[in-house]
Order: sequence, then structure tokens, then C-alpha cells
Amino acid sequence: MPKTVPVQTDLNAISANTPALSKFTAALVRWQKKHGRHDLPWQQTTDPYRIWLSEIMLQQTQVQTVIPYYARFLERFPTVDALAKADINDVLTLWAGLGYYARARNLHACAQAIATTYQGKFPNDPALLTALPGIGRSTAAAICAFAFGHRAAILDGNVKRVFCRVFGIEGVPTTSAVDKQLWLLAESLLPKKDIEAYTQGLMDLGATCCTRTKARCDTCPMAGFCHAQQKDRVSELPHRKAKASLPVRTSKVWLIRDADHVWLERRQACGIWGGLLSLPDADSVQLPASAIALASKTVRHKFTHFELQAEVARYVIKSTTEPIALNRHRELDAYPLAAAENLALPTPWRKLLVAEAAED
DNA sequence: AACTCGTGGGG
DNA sequence: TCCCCAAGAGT
Repeated sequence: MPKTVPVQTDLNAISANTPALSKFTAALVRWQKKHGRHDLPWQQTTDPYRIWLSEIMLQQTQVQTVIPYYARFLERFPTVDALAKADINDVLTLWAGLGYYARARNLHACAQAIATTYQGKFPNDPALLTALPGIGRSTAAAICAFAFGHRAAILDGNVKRVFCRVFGIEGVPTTSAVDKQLWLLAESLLPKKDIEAYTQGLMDLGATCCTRTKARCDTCPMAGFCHAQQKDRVSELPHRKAKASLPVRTSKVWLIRDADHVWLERRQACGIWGGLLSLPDADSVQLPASAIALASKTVRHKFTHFELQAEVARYVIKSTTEPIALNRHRELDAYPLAAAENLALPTPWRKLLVAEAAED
């Protein structure tokens, strides 16, 4: 007999902070209209394509990082049909450096689904949007709110932090039980009108006022009834997950070059840096016979869940632009070293190759 | 449910 | 330097 876990379904049991529940929404809408952000590149439009693109780029990524990528992307692919027709490698080239490359592959697949299944027109139903690649519950809600004015609840990192503080939510927000509570709260707080200002306000408050550190409680619209502010628990909430030490993965890769080319391998679509160009792993394959060794370098790169320590074995070969066959399944193609800045390279290799070109 | 998947900025 | 974490989704 499985043990029954009590499922939280009553908002009054989540928080005794009833004044906050009744005041939160109106205070947020009023604050957003006066003090929120109104001039971000993806605002002042209801074009679902532009809104969708921004929401995908902004997943786990800060506004200031996204802005230049967003501009370049829109210039190259002004419509969802243009994106659908694009070569995936061109999409990855524009995405390179932004991280989480499955987002780029899903973005391309989603554009193709919109073009073929929906005749280039985004559906306005959260369930249909969520069924598309790369669009989850929160992203679907954001698109519905901003593009169609539909009443739908978002729940991202900023919103979770705001909710945990204002309503005094205990527990770690990444756990499923707390996550469920937070979604319940998110749905219950939705306004009857002004869904755009409300949704934007949630994002703005978390990004500009109720920040992770140095929260600006003195200018916060929730200050009069916020649990964390009143109980002096702002730095304590939301509770953080216990940190695990970063495992280290080592690898050895080749940097094979001539006077002005470098030989790169296209990575398989799944896994880390999926679909990007990369320095080839030096596992059990032969170098070209004419290769002359240069000094090796060590590169350290920290991901969210592991640290990469790569030994970069550098070789120079006789000038050619012919592909190099490593074995039956792997082939390297030559790319101009001077183009490293504009190739679909992961960040550590882009930096390494830019430095390599600069030393010549 | 827990794990995978990038990168850059702030403190 | 080191730690935390951003407009999360897929498996």
C-alpha cells in the first residue's frame, strides 16, 4: 500500500498571508503600468512570432544577454516561414554562444510545424502551443497573454522568487510539491483584465525590484503586506537547494590547423553542444601523417552540472582545404581561422580559436 | 522524479 | 575565486 502524500489544494492552507492574496494582483498591475519595463525589443507588438522568439531565447537567459541575439535573429529570419525554410546549421550559427542548443533545434522544428500544420499562423490555445517543441506550460502562457490577451499563468524563476517571498512559501521551489503549490497560486492570482500588464509585471518585479540579492523593498508595491519584508526574511526566501559539488570531466581534443584554416567536426544532434561545430575528440583515431605537434593548451569550462577540463593538443599540417578522414565514420572539414567569431562554435572553442588567430 | 542541457553577470 | 541563478523544457 503506497503511502499517501497530502496534496495541497487549499490556498488558505498554503499561506496565512490572506491580505497579500487579496492585494497582490491589483498592486502589481498598477506598479507595472507606472514603473515596469515598456521598451524591450519584444514589447509594443502582438506579433506571435516575435513574442514566441523572445520567450524561447529568454528561457534561463537574462534580458541583456538576449537582446543582441534577438536583433540578429529577426533581421535574418523576419517571419516564421523564413525560419521554417532555413538550414538548421544557419540557425545554430546565429544561436551559437547563447547556450542550451536544444532550444535552437526545437525553435526550428517548431517553426516548421507552424508553417505546415498551422499555415504559418500561431495557434492561440495553450494546449496546442504546449504540444509544439520547445514550448512548455509557462512559455505557452506568456505567448497567450502577450500575443492574444488570454488569461494564462506563467511561472518562471522570477515569479517563483516573488511568490515565495510575498506569500512566505517554505520549502525548495524546485521540488514538485512546492512547484505544484506555486502553479496553484499563479492560477489563482490572475486578474480579470490587464493580463498583459500583470504578466509583464511579474517578470519586471522579479527582474528589477524583488531581485535575488539586494532586493529593493523600499520601492516595492508589495512592501506593506509582503511576508518576507515584514518578517525580515528576504535573504532567506526562497529556500535554496543544497549544493552538490561539480563533477569534473576530462577530455583530449585536437586543434589541427595550417596557416589559416582549422579542421572542425559537426557534433551529433543530441547531448551537449548538439549540432554545433567542435574541436574533434582525440579518442582512438589517427592524426594526419604530416601533422607536426605544437604546444598543447588546457581549457577549463564550467557548465551548470559539471566542469570540463580539456587538453587541447595542437598540430599544424601541410596547407590544404581537403577534408580529413579520421576513420570510417568521422570527417573533419576545414574552416577559415579568421571566421571563428562567426561559426556555430560553443563558447570555449570560439574563444580559443579567436585567440589562436590573434597570435598569428 | 531526477537528470540533462550553456553561458554570463553580480556579489 | 567561487557560488548562485536567469522570461524552463525534454526525457
